[in-house]
Amino acid sequence: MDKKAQNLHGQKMGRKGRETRQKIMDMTLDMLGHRSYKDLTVSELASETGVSSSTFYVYFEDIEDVLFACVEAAALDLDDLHAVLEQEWDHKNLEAQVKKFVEVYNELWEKHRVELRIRNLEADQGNLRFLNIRIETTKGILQKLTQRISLLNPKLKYPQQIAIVIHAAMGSIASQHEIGITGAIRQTRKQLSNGVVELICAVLRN
Amino acid sequence: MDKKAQNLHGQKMGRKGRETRQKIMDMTLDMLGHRSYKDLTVSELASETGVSSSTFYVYFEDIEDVLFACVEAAALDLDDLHAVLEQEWDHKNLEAQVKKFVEVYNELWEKHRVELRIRNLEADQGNLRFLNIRIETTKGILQKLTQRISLLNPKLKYPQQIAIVIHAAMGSIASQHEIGITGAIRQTRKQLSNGVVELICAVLRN
Amino acid sequence: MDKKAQNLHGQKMGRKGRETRQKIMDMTLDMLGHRSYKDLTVSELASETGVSSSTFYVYFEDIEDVLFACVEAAALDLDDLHAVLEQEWDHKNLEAQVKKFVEVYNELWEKHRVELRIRNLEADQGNLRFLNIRIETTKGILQKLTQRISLLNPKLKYPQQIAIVIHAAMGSIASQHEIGITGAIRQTRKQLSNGVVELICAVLRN
Amino acid sequence: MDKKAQNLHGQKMGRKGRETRQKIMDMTLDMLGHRSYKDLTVSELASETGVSSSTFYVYFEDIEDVLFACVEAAALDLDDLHAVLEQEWDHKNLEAQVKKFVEVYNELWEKHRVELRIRNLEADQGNLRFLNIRIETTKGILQKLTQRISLLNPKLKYPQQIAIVIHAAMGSIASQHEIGITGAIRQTRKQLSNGVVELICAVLRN
DNA sequence: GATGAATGAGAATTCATTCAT
DNA sequence: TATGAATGAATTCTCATTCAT
Repeated sequence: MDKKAQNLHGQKMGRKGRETRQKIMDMTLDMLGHRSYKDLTVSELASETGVSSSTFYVYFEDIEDVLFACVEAAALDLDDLHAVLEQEWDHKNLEAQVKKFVEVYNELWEKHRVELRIRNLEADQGNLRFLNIRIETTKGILQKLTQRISLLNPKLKYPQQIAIVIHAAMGSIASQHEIGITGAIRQTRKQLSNGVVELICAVLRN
Repeated sequence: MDKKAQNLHGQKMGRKGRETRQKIMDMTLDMLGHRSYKDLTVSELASETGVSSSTFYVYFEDIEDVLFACVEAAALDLDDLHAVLEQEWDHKNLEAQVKKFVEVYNELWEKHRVELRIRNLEADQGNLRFLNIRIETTKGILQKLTQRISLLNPKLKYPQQIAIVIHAAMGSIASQHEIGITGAIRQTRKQLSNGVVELICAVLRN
Repeated sequence: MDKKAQNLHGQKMGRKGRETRQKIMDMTLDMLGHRSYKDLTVSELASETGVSSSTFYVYFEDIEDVLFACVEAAALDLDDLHAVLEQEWDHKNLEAQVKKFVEVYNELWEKHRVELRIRNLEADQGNLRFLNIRIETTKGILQKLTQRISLLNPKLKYPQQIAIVIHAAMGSIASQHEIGITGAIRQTRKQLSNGVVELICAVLRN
Repeated sequence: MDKKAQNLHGQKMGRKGRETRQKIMDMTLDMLGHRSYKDLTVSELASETGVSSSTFYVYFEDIEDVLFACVEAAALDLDDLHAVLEQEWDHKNLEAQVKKFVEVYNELWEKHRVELRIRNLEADQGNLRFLNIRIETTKGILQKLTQRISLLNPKLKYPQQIAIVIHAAMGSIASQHEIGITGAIRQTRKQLSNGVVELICAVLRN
């Protein structure tokens, strides 16, 4: 809220200011779709956005700062995912429900691939801001997923860890540049999703 | 081999030259343990190694070049992992065997965390050299893992995809800076490994 | 007076305007107490004052302009000093009288240290506005001091130069950031004042 | 010595490097003769010196850093002044001896006006490096001057403080941009020196 | 085999300043 | 009377890179 209220020059932000700030964020995501993260420069970002680079510094401290703002914004968009996890899962419709879950998860990544990838990149390298926001965003998801797992298969010894592992797998697959060329044979994200679904169902039915 | 035989000035490398080259690679890995990858510079790397930055250019083209050399070196160290996957797995000793597999996998990452992380980072961003070496290194592992899965549980519809997914999950967990703070509760790598083992066993027994 | 009557936008200044202008001047002096002169910027000054930097330009042309306004204001505050110098000095009460003079001089600097230091700094570097105001302010003081010296010790060959030298010494000592660490042993301003008094008395009695 | 041995890139400096470093220092002093201190920029300084501004950063951290190097160099040049103060002063030849002292002092300032002015400017504003070097350089001078004063006029209650005051006066006069326009009447440095001499003699004879 | 020396190129950053509201 | 918004123009500063020794 504070962030939205003041720019870095200490001025209250009006409509125009908020728009410019948003335009810069949008262009950041746009550019990171095409080019490597470590080559993104303030000057280029500013000029692509159509503002001068001084204007950039009115709204952000540096590149990391915009990136974080983007990640923060994306982190708010989790409602759909929570919704699927809040529904009861049952053995009868299990496959459809798991499938739905994986689909929604993939859609989330489809929509926020850039932000989520950056978040993980930085977090994996120990950057605290990003580490923390990842924890915050993931916490609720993992709790609910753990609950689903425990309820359906109470025999499991490590439901929580399994939740984490499944979550990691889905994230890893969703984040890859060109999916499937991890291995020898090109796999579409769709095919891999089938694998994920089968894997989850297997562990829940066991 | 050619690469090892002469430096970029076209001189044959003697003992001293080989040592210097190796010192630079070692320091690269050392530094990437502490600091962010995108902040690594030739000047600093050289000065930490105790050579002048001109010396760096005697052995490497640029930063990416050392990184790749490190990744290449690490990629040779896969024998243990292949060994576990070449043994027969059977339902009777399944848990012990899977456990062994996960252990060896984790040890591999423990030993080459920096190199493997860099490899994935670059590959995920579409860097071809790194993408290719990942494919090369992963291919054999995945084939063998797929085989193990197919043999133990022939009912599975997507054994190959499941292999990829399991592999992805293990890599994702192994690569994290401080493991477990993905989620709400700090998990040790050991605890997560239990989850992985249980997950794999579940899918194989199903 | 004209200056006080209207701001740089040509508007007549009302109470509020005068207050804002004064607040900026006060903050200028305040900030120069802590930080180096050459690092003072319009943006920071404005933001510390709690106005936007555009507001600054309503009242002042640039940083030098505020500084000069401050120096001008301080220059009006010389009555006490003139008063001491207008009294007769006589050999009988000499020490007390000289002491009084030095005290009043120090008080003046205590009160306007920042302004007087800036004035000298700029004047010493050849800035005309500041050079002139220094001359204007100092002229009367020096004349009266010369007179006191000549009357008490008519044998002196260079009474005027001695007045200038004494004045310079007092200013130099008064202006120092932490007094006395010019030399080996920390001297309080009080101790140095004793030296000044003894020096002046000596030359007048000789 | 260390400073002379390595540049900021961590390279050992050879003849050529030392020369370049010195050229930059010389040009610094040269430029500060004409222009205001706070307008001196790295780019201009470098280009006047005939090197690129990157080269500047091979040898110095920033403008303050060169300035300090210059001040340090000047601080070594105190032998003449110490020499005059080490001679015995006696009442018979007092005026000639004091005159000699003042002359040598003025010559010192003539030779190192820029460095000494910068040193005082920064020290007066509380810059520690400069404050310290001023203390170091002044300490010995003040001790000797105090000694001279005490020996010649043992009746004085504050010989040390008087030494400090005299020193301050001489420095203040020597540093002024255009001498003498402190007061109403233009005074040459020569005339003011007469005043200083008369003042010192008076206090010593008293 | 190693490295002093120097730099081009470009990126980050800062600031004073304007203008419309 | 005050201020959001935006920017031009410098300047600082960093780095990879080259080359002669």
